[in-house]
Amino acid sequence: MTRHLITSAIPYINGIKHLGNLVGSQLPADLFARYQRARGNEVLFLCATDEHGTPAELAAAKAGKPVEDYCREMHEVQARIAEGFRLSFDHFGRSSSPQNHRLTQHFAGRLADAGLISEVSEKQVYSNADGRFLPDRYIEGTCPNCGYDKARGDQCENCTKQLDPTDLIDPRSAISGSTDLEVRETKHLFLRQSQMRDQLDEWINSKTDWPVLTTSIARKWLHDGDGLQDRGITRDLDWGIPVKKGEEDWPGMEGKVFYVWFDAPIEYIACAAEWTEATGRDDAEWERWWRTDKGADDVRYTQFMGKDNVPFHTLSFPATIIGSGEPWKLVDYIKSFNYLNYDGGQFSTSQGRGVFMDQALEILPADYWRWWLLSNCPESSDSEFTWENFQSGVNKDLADVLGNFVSRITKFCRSKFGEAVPAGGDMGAEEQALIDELSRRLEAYDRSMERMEVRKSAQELRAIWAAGNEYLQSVAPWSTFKEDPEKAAMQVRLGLNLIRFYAVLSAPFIPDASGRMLSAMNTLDTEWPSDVTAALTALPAGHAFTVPDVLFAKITDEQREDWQARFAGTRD
RNA sequence: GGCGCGGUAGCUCAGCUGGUUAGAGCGCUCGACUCAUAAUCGAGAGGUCGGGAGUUCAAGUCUCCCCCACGCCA
Repeated sequence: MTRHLITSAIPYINGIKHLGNLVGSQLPADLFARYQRARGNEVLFLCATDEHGTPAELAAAKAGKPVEDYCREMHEVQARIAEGFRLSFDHFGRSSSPQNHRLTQHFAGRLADAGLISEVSEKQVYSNADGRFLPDRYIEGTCPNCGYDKARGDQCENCTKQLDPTDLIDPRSAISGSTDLEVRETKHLFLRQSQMRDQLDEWINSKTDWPVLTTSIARKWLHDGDGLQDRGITRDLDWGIPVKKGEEDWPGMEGKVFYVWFDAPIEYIACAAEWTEATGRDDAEWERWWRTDKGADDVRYTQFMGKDNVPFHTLSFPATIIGSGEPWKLVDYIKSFNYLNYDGGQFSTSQGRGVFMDQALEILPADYWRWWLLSNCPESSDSEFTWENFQSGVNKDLADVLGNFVSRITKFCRSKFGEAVPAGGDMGAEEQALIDELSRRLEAYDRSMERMEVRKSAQELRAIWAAGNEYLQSVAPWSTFKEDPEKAAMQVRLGLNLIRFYAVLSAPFIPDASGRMLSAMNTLDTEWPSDVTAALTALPAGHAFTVPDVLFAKITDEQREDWQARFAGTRD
């Protein structure tokens, strides 16, 4: 038995995520977690909300709430939606947890002791009216290059020129509009990643089986320009984890917090500690997942994320882990994804473009989304969501191929033999041919799932469903029944067993439908098949079942057009 | 501008270290079946693999140049 530690990139607290975010990390991570559990392996699947930083503060202010309250509420909202999508996290934590405070401060202390933290004085813009330092992008002004009057302090969106906040003409706060700004000297901590460049480079080079997307992004950051740069890990904010050196104060750092990118990945570890606390387990329980000196040496750790998160996971977080000099578990495999586009453009949280997770669940059950998103996930390149493709994919695969299979065989059995698995007849050459094909395909399916080849897995699963229809079509029990009812009984018996077989194999993709198939077949036997012949005789003659309701109603053209129009604009 | 990732059938996409007539699903055409959610099954049409040059006995698959789309730029 293998032990799988699985984490999905943690979604930012600021609002509800869209389908592009979902398919880029949480959903494939869930697929893998469910598969590994189904195979009987021990799994700890963690995710959390990423709660610190200026955007959270501003969103809270906009909502008229204290930031703590805002984050607590939004965490609940995201947790509920995750349940709606059947994301099977063992724990859905919060980067603002006390556990993360302690761990983040601990890591900072260790890194400082190892000489990997430097203190740097820099000049930053302070807004007297807002009573805070302003991140570059929250300063607006006129672009010295093109004259655009809403240029941001980091870049002019109009002429794309890179800017320094001090370059702006008539700078003002993007938060309050105040022009009462001044440049102040402030001191910050930097993680000296550059010191660890060779070590990280060597580590990345050893990962020959990682997706090229992952390694190419990492290499770019390692070698581009002057190579890996040190990064600031503190900010002048109120909301965040106070800067401390372990449990001690950090002279000169009073009133500052760690920068969100530093504490967010540490939450992967803290989340495990939250999990033990929430479930009444000992600390040793989470340490055996994270400390190689305390039992985690046989853990296989896999991370899932969109490509925008790759630099933090391939470089910054490993630098934190390695730099601590402590035996923390390092990631074994990083599965990264490209972007899912929406109808010719990008999904966009800030512009409210696309379909958001809550809206998706309002119009259709989770399985529809899970299936389409996973079978079309942006694995090797960006991929595209269009309502036409979604409709035809879901209708064809789920309603016609799988749902109709369940329907045709159960209804036929009911009308000819009643609602119990019929007895009589023996399998012959055609059955053996089906079993041979299913055995081959099952092997291919397992291999793809093991390798996290998501689209390929979906393709194979679909072919497994289709094989049932091919079999029925060729043996035609409705004809056989007329001359040889015993033989028809055998064919139907096999067909009914295929439903259970499909339910088990499909569960990682479509857990709800899988559950309904199992309950219709009146069985709790969800053992992952190794021998197909045995798996297809699990339901014996005489075993009662019920004809289920339509598993997947089709998406009508009217619905599609309605949704197309409804989601054409932007969300408020 | 630099860098990254792509440009393969009408659509969405596969094609590992170069090697027989370039693949899948959808869509389309024709046929079969009638148990089933007007579902299923079979057959077929459809691509000079963005353009050009080169390496090679052999290139979608390697090299160079160009064009196009997208993304990132601490």
